[in-house]
Amino acid sequence: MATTIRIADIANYVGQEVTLKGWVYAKTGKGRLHFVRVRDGSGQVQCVAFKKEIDPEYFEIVKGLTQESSVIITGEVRADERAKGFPAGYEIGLKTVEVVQEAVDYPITPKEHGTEFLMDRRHLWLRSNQQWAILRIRATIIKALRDFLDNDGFLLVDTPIITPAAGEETTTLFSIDYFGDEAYLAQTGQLYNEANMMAHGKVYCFGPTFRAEKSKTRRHLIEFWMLEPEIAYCSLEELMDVEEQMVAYVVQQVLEKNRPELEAIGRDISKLEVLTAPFARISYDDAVEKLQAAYEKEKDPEQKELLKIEWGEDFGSPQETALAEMFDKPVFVYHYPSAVKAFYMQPVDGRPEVCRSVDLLAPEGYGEIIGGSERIYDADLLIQKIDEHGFDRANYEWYIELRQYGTVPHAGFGLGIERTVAWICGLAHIRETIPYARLLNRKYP
RNA sequence: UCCACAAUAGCUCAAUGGCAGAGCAUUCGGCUGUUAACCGAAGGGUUCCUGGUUCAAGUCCAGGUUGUGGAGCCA
Repeated sequence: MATTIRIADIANYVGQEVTLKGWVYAKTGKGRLHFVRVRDGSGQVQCVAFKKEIDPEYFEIVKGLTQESSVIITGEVRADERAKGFPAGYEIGLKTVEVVQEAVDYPITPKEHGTEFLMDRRHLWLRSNQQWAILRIRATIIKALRDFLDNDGFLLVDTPIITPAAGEETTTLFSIDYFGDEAYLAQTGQLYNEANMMAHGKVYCFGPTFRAEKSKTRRHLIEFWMLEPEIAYCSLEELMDVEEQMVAYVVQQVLEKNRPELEAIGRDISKLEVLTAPFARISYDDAVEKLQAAYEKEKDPEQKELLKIEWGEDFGSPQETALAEMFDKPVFVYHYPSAVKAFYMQPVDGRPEVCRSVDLLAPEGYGEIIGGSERIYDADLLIQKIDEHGFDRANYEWYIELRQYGTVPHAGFGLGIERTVAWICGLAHIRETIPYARLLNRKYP
């Protein structure tokens, strides 16, 4: 049997006879000529069968091939401009075919389907071109994020998923029975990151987080993956430097490695090519002024109402979108009101009503992809904030103790992987950015 | 939790209160450059559920279920 190749490497085998092991993606026939598009996970190639050129037994098998049947094919690789494929420009002149298993009535046809139908069959939908391309881009994004941090002296330190107490507010936690005790699924690794940072200087964690928010929007998942760096002796301004360089690096890596995938999902690549550092930085105060100016200019009463904002309120989705639309790159908004942010954020010197926090808002309506801040490093101030929020001080003893043994100013942020993937891919909904989305009304398959 | 909209063939959708329809998919036949092929034929229905109005309900009314989009909350 000829050498088994990956379709991704097909360019190296022009003129040679090869073996392909994969699945039938689609088939069209025209009498004595049949085209079978075969995918093998690494790519997709069309195999051409002419009746007079191959064994009649194999021609009959080709005629009866069904979508998603698993097949082993041998044939000669040819360069041909007419062949679309992935990579494009190559085809295989089919010589033999073996059906490993015949798939009958594969439900996802190359036609339109509704969201519910596809999500119920997510385990199969993953094979479709667009979904395949999105998950490849997701993998590039995750690798680029980790490469960037690893190359910049960060250490990956894992944080627990089962936790004894809330990271932030308790209303959005999933509780589990821990041998008779109550425990929670982590909604952030940040508090542990701060301890790990004291040991390693610059750390990050990367893993799933869980939020029992009853959110039903295009940018929320119940289970999502978050990358959380934490840096000792770091100011808010230095934190923004890291964020913008990291995001710019990720976009550049996707452009370098996944251009065909971006084309396959129809992404407007010009919108990504402009995304180089630095990004604009505006204060919450300025952002509110910009939104209020936009409010005055808006004519549509419905849109106008959505833009309405008073100083002190957090931004909703419409406001984030409107703000981001004022820039063609992501934009930093810093110094949010302390009242709308987490208890551990450092107040601004001389202006305790605002804090040393920063969100990075993505363009094109994708909203907040990063939230970060300087953390309170004074033990007494931290205790005061824990009390003010009505949290049980006993749950935070170890966290307070970090401030008693060599405390330092420090800062960190959390980047939502799926929102980043949705933005870079230009997707209408976050559910396609993760293999098996956990949504308000869905935990199957 | 709130607001809006929707549910009809395997899928995507039509159908003025009056015979349940189309395209695709499937099966069969034809076709040597297709890639959402094309041409011809066939099979395929608990119109989401419960109740009501009416001579007559897929269509109107009430309640429910499920889904979609949005808000709030957040990454």
